[in-house]
Amino acid sequence: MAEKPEKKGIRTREKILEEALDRFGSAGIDATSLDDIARGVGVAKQTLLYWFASKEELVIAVLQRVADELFVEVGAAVRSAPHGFARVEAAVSAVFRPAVRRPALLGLVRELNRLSPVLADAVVDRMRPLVELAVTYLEDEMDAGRLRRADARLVMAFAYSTVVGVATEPVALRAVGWTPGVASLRRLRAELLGYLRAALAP
Amino acid sequence: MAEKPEKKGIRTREKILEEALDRFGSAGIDATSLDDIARGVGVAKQTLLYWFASKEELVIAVLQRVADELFVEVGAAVRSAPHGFARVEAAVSAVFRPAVRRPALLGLVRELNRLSPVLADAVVDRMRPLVELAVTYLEDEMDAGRLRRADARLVMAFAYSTVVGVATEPVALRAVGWTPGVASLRRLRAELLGYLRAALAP
DNA sequence: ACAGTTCTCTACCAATTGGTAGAGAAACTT
DNA sequence: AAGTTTCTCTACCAATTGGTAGAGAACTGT
Repeated sequence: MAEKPEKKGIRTREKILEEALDRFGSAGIDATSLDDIARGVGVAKQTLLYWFASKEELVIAVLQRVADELFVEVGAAVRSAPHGFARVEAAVSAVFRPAVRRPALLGLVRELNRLSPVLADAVVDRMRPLVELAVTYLEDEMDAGRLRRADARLVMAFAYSTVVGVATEPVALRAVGWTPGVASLRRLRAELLGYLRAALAP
Repeated sequence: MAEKPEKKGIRTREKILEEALDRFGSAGIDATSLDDIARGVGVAKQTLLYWFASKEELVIAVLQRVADELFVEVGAAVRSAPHGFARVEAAVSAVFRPAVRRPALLGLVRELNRLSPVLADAVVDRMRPLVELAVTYLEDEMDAGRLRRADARLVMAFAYSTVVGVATEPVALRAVGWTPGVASLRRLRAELLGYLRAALAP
């Protein structure tokens, strides 16, 4: 926070990015107009178009930020944890954190499927190294006998779907008696880890 | 109710519903215009507005159809299967079937979170009896010792998130090396059932 | 053959969308 | 102080949105 007095407008740019992330992630990209974002920031629409030449460019900037943020956060957590199941635990927790702190972030990940293939590929490619790191790690652990042998990619697909699904679908999950909230998510994380442990215990 | 006689145009209405389901489910409701649907059906937009007084009414009709279809299909599968884990298997397979046959159907379920609360509640309430049926069944099985004790609602939340997530997020899952297709889904179903069995075996 | 529904169309409309043009203020050089 | 660059604004615009009005087929029972 205590940064040097940036060239004033850079903060406007920042606020636009934040607002856009929240709206894109919760309402969807197509359903969010530039006017909506501008109104949210408290600025004229044309100010957005000064900082980002088009809506698509704004979308790209937001996606880049999301990808970077997830990459750094999850990457650090995975790398810093000890071996064995504890590391799996760290990775899952690292994905849960943004889900709790900022649901829109994972909501935006879901928007990937509606993006133009070019954009989606760019984001996916940016995340791939992290995934590959996790996959080789899991496989090494399996080879070492610390985890039960299984399809590492499938395990990750399961875990990803569960976390993102639970974080972004409060309405549908109400049908099974789910009440959104930090406490519920914490409990869910514990249970998910329990299941993963059962599935991966050697 | 003053139901309409089954005249010629009823098939137009049907085609509109089908087309709308596909588009709403894959591109999203907000991102699908009435013109898009009309063009897809090969009819003028105003023909849609003859059959459905407004876009919202069309959305309601499509949602109703999805809820009914899932309710009937999954309900029949669950009721007809034998006791024990086989029944869990039947339920999961019953949700996988539409995922394979018609991805848009589950994609539409995801749209629930962006609907007006009134609409979303209506759909959720319609599905709730089925969920309650499944929950009491699971709990009875746990009581009888045929399944390991666990939070039945949480189990369902997991299973739901996984199936819907995998069915509706081909792009994001490409990051973990997932290739969409019937074969992949079949394999995934087998693995998911494996994990569930590990988690629920007594 | 007739009138009455049932069904689909062409022609519009107001509101909203992403985007352009360019003026005016503020901040930073020199 | 003067001139540039950076930033935000008001005023428009063409295209698309969901929706209305009403004419004209096409099928219905009599």
